Amino acid sequence: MAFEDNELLFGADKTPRIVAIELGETGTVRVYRREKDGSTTMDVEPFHPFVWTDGDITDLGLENAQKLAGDLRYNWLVVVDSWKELIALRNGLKKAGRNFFALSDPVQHYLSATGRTLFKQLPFEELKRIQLEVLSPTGETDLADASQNPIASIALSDNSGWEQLIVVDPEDVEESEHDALKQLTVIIKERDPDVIEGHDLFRFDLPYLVARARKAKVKLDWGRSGGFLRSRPSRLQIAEKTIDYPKFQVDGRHFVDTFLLAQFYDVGLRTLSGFERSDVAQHFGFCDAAEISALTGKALQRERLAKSERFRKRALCAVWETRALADLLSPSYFIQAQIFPYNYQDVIVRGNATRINALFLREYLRQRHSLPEMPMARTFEGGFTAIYFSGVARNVWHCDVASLYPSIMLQFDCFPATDQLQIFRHLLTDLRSFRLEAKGQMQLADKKGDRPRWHHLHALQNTFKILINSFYGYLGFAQGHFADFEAAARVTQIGRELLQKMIAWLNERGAQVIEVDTDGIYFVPPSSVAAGVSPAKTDKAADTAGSSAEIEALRDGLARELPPGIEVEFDEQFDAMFSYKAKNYALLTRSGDVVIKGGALKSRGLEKFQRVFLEEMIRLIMQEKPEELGRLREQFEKRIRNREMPIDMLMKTDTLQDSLDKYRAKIAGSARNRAAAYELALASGRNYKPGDRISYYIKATPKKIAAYEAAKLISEFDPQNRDENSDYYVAKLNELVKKFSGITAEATSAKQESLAL
DNA sequence: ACCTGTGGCTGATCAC
DNA sequence: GTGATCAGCCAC
Repeated sequence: MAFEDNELLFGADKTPRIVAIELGETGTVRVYRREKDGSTTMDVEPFHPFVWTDGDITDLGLENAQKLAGDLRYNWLVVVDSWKELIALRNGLKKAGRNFFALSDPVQHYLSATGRTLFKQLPFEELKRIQLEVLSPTGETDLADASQNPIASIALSDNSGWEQLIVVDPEDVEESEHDALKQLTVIIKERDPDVIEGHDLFRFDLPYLVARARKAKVKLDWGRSGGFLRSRPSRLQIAEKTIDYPKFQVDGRHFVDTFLLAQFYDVGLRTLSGFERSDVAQHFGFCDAAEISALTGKALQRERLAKSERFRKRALCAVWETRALADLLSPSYFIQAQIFPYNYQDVIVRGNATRINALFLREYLRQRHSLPEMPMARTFEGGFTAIYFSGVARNVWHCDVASLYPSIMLQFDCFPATDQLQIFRHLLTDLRSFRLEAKGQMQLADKKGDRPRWHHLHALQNTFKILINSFYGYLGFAQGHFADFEAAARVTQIGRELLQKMIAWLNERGAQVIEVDTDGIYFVPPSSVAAGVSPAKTDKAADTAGSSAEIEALRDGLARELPPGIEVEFDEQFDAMFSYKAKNYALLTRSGDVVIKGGALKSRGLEKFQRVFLEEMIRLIMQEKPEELGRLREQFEKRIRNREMPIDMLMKTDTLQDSLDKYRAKIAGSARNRAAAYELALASGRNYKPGDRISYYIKATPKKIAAYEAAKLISEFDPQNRDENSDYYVAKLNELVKKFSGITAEATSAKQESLAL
């Protein structure tokens, strides 16, 4: 059976190759489909939006109200014949003081009611994607500044390899810009893309185009059936960051912003240095013409006036990068659009738990089953974390419970109490077996050398993985109709008990447990400990890889302690572990690599010189070379004092969380302290937005003053006349050394002891 | 209008 | 100085 046959996941309607849905004439939607020959056809289909309501609503005299199965709170469904009627009905119910619930997005209504989804049986390559970048005369990327000026050029490309550059003539700006905007709209209508991609499309290119089009009195009717570009303020939560942006929409097409894709990509990896096009392109190694890509300001203007090839390259390089980035980061969302009843562009911005909720709603609707009221949110305890030993340990093993929370939920029936249709259990079970199957099929594809198939399966299994891991989060999701905080609390409690049982068992066997976090344990195995070696000491005889027999004995012993369905994996062994504090440690792998975990050891909140110093220091300690530590410190101090340290090693980069207005308000109400990044942003007079990053360093001042007063933007640093506060940075270095002096001393004495032996 | 969860560490600032 | 608080970031 193909994955796509699973109706809980992919919806009950198999209509293939839908590329877009848009609201049509009253009571209809237009459904656009991609034919095999690449053409696009459109069908007009009936549209019946709906509202869930509670209790008896017969007194309101509503037609098409039907009683739903089950006894949950929202047990009536009222179906109407158009979007207008839905809005009227919602207003009516609100006025009558009735309790109801309605989806706010017409596309979600249509997809949920029909069981259809986008892109079924459509290869990603057959989606028509156009890339766009609007360039201001100076390469300015701040909207407020840029939109004062006429557009310099519009670069376009698509996934078939076509590209075009529209250049506004600097000699005749007014007419030329007008023509450029018209030409852009003509191109979009002719090439008829499903998707319009751009880097910072929402915050820069689209609002810039709209602002200029308004001035030039050009219509941006980019909709598939002629609708206009619309926007409204929206907000997006990405990890701990909240990004405000104007959300643009146009009927029948999808906007994809690779800036947002990069943000999501970085949540798990945190490897990007920044999110501007140049940072991202550099990270992925896209454009060799980095210096062309960075061409801005007056130089850029000059190149344009000269109608040079360099200008052309600079402009087109941008869209190539966007395309490459979207090629890389969007397939996973493409697959998700086949699953969830959302528009492609919305699948990207919706959170995992929200998407899972949409699956519940679609299935409960299909079965005409009543919906529960949202539960009252409450907090609950999370995973078990502990550190039993800090210092340097040798021959360290790691074991963890394979997908702890999903296993617990299935094994101990931790499901939403209100889920009368048992969707949660079924979805989770199916997703797990699908993922296994997809991984199996990946191996087959690999053997056959079928790369496209392999890539598709990889994206598919990864999507399944993310979904599986989101189910536990859904239990504690305050906006989930089927959230269940008691169930969530049960899951974590069972998890904590399992881990504690494992720890006790390992200790009883003579192992030395070092650090535990939620589902995994680092420990020194009994053989090393039994050989009379304390974790901090070295013994070459014991310092060997654990034998497979030893691992098996441990695994089998632990397995007997644990309930069925809970499987322990002994996945890795390390030459050494630098254990500092809970969730903060470093590992020396068998192949000599150093892996660092935890904010105290590698946070972006630390200046780069601190991170580099820490890594070097930890490496020396783990490699049993503590005698080299003093030299390392002196080397760093010398470089700072002699002003040889590159400024990017000393600078700090902070992300603005609040808007500048909000910051000002908080300071005025003493709701927060002043911070360097915000003070610099305010002083610059530039229009900084939440999510923007500010890089700064501390300059030398006659008197000791607060850091936020002594901070200076990195862009104002003059390498010919360096003014960084060397004392400040040396003091930071010394604090760092002091902080770890305990562990360092221990490592030194351990080495001397082992030498004495 | 938007939103998966809890646990933990650190630096900067401020009130005491 | 010391502790409390906040913001930011990280682990899982």
